[in-house]
Amino acid sequence: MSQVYNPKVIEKKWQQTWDEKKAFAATDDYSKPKYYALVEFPYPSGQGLHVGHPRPYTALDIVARKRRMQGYNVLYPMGWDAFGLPTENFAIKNKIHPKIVTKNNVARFKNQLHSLGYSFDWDREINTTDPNYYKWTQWIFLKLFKAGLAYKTEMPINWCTSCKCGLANEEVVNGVCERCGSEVVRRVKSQWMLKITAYADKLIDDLDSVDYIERVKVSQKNWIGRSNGAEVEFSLKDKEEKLKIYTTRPDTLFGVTYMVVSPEHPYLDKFKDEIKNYDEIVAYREQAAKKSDFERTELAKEKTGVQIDGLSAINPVNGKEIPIWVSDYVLMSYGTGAIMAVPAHDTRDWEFAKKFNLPIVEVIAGGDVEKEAFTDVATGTLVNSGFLTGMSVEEAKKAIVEWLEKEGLGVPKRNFKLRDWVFSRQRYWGEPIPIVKCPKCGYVPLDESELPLELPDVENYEPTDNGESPLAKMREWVETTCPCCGGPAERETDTMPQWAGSSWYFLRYTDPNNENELASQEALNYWMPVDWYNGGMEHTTLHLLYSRFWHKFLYDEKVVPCPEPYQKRTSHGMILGSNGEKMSKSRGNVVNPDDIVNEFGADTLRTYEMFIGAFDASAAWSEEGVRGCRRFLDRVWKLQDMVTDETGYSKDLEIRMHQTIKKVSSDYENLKYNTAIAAMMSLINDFYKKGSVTRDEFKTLITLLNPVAPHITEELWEIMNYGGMLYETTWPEYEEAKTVEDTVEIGVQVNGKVRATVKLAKDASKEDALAAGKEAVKDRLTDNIVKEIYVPGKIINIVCR
RNA sequence: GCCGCAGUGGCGGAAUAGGCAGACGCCCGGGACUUAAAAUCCCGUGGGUAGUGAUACCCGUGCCGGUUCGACCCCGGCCUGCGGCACCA
Repeated sequence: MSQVYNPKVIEKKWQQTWDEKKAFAATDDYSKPKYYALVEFPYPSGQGLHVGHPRPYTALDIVARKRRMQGYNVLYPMGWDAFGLPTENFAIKNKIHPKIVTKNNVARFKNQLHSLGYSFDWDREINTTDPNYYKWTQWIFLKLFKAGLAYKTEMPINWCTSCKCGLANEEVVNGVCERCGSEVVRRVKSQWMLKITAYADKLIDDLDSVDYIERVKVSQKNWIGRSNGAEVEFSLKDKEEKLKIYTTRPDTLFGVTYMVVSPEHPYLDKFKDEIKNYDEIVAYREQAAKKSDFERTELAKEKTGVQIDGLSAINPVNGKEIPIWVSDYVLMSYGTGAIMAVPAHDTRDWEFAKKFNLPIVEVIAGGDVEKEAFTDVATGTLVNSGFLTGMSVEEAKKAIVEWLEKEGLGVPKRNFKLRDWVFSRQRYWGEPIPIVKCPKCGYVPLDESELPLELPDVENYEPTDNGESPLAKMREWVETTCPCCGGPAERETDTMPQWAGSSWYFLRYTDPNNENELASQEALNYWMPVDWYNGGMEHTTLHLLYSRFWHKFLYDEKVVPCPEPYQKRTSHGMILGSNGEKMSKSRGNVVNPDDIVNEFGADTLRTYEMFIGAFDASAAWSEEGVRGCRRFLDRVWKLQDMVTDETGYSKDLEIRMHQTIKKVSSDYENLKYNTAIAAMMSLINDFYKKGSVTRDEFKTLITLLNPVAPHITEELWEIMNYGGMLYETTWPEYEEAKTVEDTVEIGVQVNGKVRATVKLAKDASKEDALAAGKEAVKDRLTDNIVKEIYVPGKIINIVCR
């Protein structure tokens, strides 16, 4: 009789064994086929591991373990994205150095991950706050600077009033700070920027070459927001200057009845003297500037604006004079900060025209432009449009752009919603930016030999209200000499955002201890790209986009061998509290993974999180569900007493075995962990029904289950004396021919309704099948049989009147 | 408003080149074991009507219509929920 299943003991035992043997270390044998599986490295927060973490980690652990059994050299690494605000805030509050806080948090996280039995290669552990790591983050920054992709500029940025820190556009959600939820205001500051817009086209186009789930591709495309249109110059009446606009609808040029410039448009000051109502316009501009981003989007419903008295434009296609307005619905930061307004065919222009009684001229037939703007580009035909009249929208676009180019009035142009990346943070706990500001030479990069530029120890990490980094107070660190002229100069005191370290970390795993390069060419050539990367949807427009940008830059610099970092990207759903709401302390629905491991075991937690539902859908926690998975493992454990001396698969279960191997193998590849586990549950139900299981059947079962529940299966492997270690065995094979029964039971329908079932040979002829089918339902058939359908292996349908 | 995803038992969810809807798990009910309970094992479990009963029939995948021998699946029109974007010209 077997011992009782005690996960506490066996899980610790196998974790130690794996460690001692370095069971999951990737080798440097570059002749073997490789597989690089990656999950997003966590931010080691003070709260410890959340039950959300194990979901993606377990999923790719399953893939990694399976790949090893299939003979691949697998790299499945883990590390720490450890720079960041919560650590800094905690440090300030408790007067502990962020370094110490990070160290403690990492130790706790590592223990927790360890207790879950992941097959990470801990020899390659990295930490973004380690100077040996951020040396290379700084090195990449210098490359970007030298390539002209990092620049400093004075601009209005998103300023979080609580974090006292600038934010990237991507970090502002609904007008508030993504991290702390506080109000975000505009503040003009001198900022380091990264020119991600230089890669906008590639970031969209190259999505065609990778295997990302569709949702991710769509979100990235929307965020980058590419549009094709034209820039057109309108003459100003009695002036030399032209007013340049951007439009995606040059075909509607004949319908322009007015123009609008943004409140920040430079012409307002330039023509100050000629504008008769300048005071009114200045007042409007001030009012617009006062609105925060939040207000500007919240109060977007009602259009406001002021007509510029003393300035008007000429429509280039028909010579008509048209008024120019100022309104905050036109943004200075997109296009040229000025638009041509076509109220008949643009919803915003239509609202504006209605409000201020401006004329609406229909140029595309198909709607009722008095009732609403007609914006359907697929069906309309041009009217009232001179030489464009009668054309479709598409034809007209082509024709008008050709004409504009010929006349020198306009050019085709593409625009993006994507903005450059605000890269400065006015905080302490981040990578120092390796730049010196010299009064003579301007911004001067440090020499590579000076890297890493280490964070100095400061007394006080408190951010300041004036928007300066805490580093600014460290005079002995700030004051330095210019690498260029040798004169006195000051270091940059802003630090990099958290996204810096995570933008290239997957490269470092390939060669984590290299002191001379970010990673060797051989290691990068062999391991890159990442074969499968899983991470949260919330990183689609942040980390995922940023890291693709850096990677593309490094590819152009010939540092990395491939243009895209990740071959495949999947995303997991969130784990919610048992009440279906997001887990949070205030809702009191938080589940601590440690408690689950203590009470049920790591294998149960792993199994449950994979069984909880479709991998990409969010799912609510259920304690009863956890128990069900523990019960399943208990049943697997107890099977050891039913194992017979027989080898091979028993006759009655042979087909079930082959079917299960096939299903589990393919489900693990297709994010269908829940049905893979269901198939194994089903199989052991069959074993129980029979009351016995052969040695080889049991061996196959625990091998299939091993990636999900590695400890219990390894223990059973040892108990059963199968020889060697389970994790070193090979993945079970199946024979396609043996996955189908010789006889199949199929439904017999009469007029589309199932009335009986019959057993048939799998390759039964139509005649035999129909004869058997008719016999089974003979009482229901009439004499008038209209149609007989037989789909082998699927269905028989007899249609009669 | 635009884009994307989804809607199936009491619950989590299976099943789509169109072919026996509800796999697997949870909950619940019954039985075995036990002095008893827990645990475990076995059986049942979409709803309804009829029958002592094996069983029979009807209804069932958000709603309305269509295509088809046959629709959770395809098409048209709605409703609801979730996620993303949101004055980007």
